[in-house]
Amino acid sequence: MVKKARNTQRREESLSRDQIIETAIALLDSGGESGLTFRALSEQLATGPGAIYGHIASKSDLLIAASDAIVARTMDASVDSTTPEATIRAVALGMFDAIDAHPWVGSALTRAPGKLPAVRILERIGQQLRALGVPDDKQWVTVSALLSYILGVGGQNAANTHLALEQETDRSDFLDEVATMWSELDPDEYPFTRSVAGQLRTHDDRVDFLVGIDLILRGIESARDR
Amino acid sequence: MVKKARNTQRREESLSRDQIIETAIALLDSGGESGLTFRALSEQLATGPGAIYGHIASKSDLLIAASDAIVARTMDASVDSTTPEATIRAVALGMFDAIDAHPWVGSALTRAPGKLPAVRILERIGQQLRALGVPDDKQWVTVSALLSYILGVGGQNAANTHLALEQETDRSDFLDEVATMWSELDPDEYPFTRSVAGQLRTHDDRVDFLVGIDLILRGIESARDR
DNA sequence: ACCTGAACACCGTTCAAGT
DNA sequence: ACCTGAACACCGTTCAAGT
Repeated sequence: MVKKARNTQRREESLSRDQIIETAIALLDSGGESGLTFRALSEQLATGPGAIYGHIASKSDLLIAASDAIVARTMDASVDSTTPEATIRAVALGMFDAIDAHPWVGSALTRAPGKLPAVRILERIGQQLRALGVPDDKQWVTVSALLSYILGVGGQNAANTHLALEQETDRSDFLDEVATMWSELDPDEYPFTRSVAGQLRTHDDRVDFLVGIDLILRGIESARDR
Repeated sequence: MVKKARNTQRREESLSRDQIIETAIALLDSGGESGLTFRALSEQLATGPGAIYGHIASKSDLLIAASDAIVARTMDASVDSTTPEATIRAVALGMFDAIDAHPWVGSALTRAPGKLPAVRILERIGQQLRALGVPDDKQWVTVSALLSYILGVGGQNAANTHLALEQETDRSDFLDEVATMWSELDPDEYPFTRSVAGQLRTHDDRVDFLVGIDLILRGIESARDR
């Protein structure tokens, strides 16, 4: 007698790597980095924690694979603009928004340099630098600088939303607290930080991020024209 | 009868916060981020794991305090140069070298934006931007960009040495492996990454880092002159 | 061949009991 | 008042036993 499908508690399809990754993304999105455990994951997948190791080597492997899925989608979604500069800006903004939507990607990316997710970004930006006329021997340093900046901002954004989530406040309330802390620093030791606390309170992360990208692009341009 | 000092297993001085932090730094330096546990720490300090909570709120608090000690020393060690640009370069290089010597600082800093260690760097660089004549309303975005870049590079360097340590290879051997992996990527999908793999093999992290700083500084200059 | 889930070797953190 | 260290509530990972 053939066993009827969909009438047992057990999965009728065998476990797939993709299925594991998608479930991991859902857990990360809803519970942050600490929301992903092999126990929670295997429960969602209606299996035991050991079963996952048939498809994934380790937790860090899983985190990289999950990040890669997000980055791949983000790169696919961003189409080329009219100029190389505009394309770089669009790609960078795409990553900013992706990390905003999935903060865990920010910290995962920083911990896996040279791995596939970072390489996808590197490739995309590098091709635009070629189009911009950056000489061959300067291409590595140049992508490297742009990528470091993007990952740096991403990492900090991830940390900010993580810290905000931890103390159960809104992200902007959290930045407000930081600004208040800064304005209470010793005036002799921290004059600059105090003076800039107000700008921290009113700033727009996304706009500031783009200004930084533009600063680097302008530097590239002026280095080339020299 | 007065108890003689230094003849018992037990600490004769009471536990101090500084002592805990210094011991934590030693553990982090020798064993990486996973080398710091409350059990190892309390063993070094000849006490129980619970005793530490009298002086430190949590592990992340300890990590921030340890980073702060390193950053404070680094900022104190770097003296002002003749020009603001040169000073910024010196401060940035100082942080690069500090993270090279204590890789865990790289990841800890990224996870604690707005906290004291990051603020020390922000303040130092900010003062130089003022001296450079960056207008008040642009000062926040500008430090923010420089800091993000520095933390971004730091985080990646931390990750690289961590990954190298994990597979027990030399750091340069590890980068060599990455370069090999890159040169084996699909030529149609990753032409840029493949072409740049060679530069990854021969590059100097420290030099590349400075080039990135200069790119941003040049961008600042050209934005101001516009 | 693949899944299952108890078991192992850890964690950070707490707290009653001691001094 | 401060330390002690067993106990709690978790982790990631392994592996003998099952199907």
